[in-house]
Amino acid sequence: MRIGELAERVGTSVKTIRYYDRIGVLTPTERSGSGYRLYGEDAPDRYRFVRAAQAVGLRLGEIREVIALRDRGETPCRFVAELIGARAAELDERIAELEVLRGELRALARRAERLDPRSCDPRLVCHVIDTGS
Amino acid sequence: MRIGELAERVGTSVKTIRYYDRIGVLTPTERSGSGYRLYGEDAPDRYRFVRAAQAVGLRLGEIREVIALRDRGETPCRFVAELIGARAAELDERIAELEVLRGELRALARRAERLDPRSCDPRLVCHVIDTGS
DNA sequence: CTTGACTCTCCCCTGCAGAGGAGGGTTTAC
DNA sequence: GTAAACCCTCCTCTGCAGGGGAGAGTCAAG
Repeated sequence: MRIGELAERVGTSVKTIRYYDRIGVLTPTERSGSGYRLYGEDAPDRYRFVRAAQAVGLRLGEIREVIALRDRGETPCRFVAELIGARAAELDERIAELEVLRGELRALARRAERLDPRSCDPRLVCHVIDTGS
Repeated sequence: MRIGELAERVGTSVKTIRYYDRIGVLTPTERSGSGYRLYGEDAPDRYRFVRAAQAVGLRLGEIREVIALRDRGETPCRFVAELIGARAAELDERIAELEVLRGELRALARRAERLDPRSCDPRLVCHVIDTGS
């Protein structure tokens, strides 16, 4: 099938499919004589794999490596497991950071309610945000 | 003081201060005859305000609006409180999303341990990641 | 044989917060 | 008077995942 049909079948844009070809995560099976990208029947599944991998936080560059491994005949499972582990650890860190930030925002919101705008120091921008100085 | 001294006093780069001028969050008090940016004594505090506001998740575009409000003689406290509230709500959503994702990653990691690489379907890329099809 | 839909490559644009460097003018100290 | 340090504007680049459009070639139906 050609690029337009593939895009429509999986519900994405032609631009995206071309982009995936360019970065090597979804290359066409072959090219027609006039240069059109031609995709086999497995292309929708490949596309869905890319999307599913993105959905669990893998980046397209990593997905490309997984697919390259696979195309060299290796089973990328261990590599995928490593990527997922790394992403999970990053996620833990990120969530912890955001929770700290959320705590600070809550404190700030309470402070903003308590403070009287008229008590604002004209030399500072806004007393709600503490500059530490 | 000139830009280099300000940058050194607050511990940042000259590039950053120039950028803050360009986007309007930290404009110099005046310019010298030769075009040099000249900053008053309150510049370090203004800079620290910008950084503190960034630290609680405000974007420079929003900080600019806060400062513009302030420079028009208004007290931006209510506006700041709104921004902080909005940011807190976004944060709650984001954290919830990440926690869902973390749960999925955990499940995936367990699945990857259980699965035998040799059981991989050769037509698919990797059975660890479920494409839903 | 022509029209319209489809496709190609190539290049620029987005958001965010700057970093890096070119090519030139200014100030300060010796 | 000159060398070092400082400053200016302007331009491009970063990461990530594409979007928008120009200009040209291709394919199928009527």
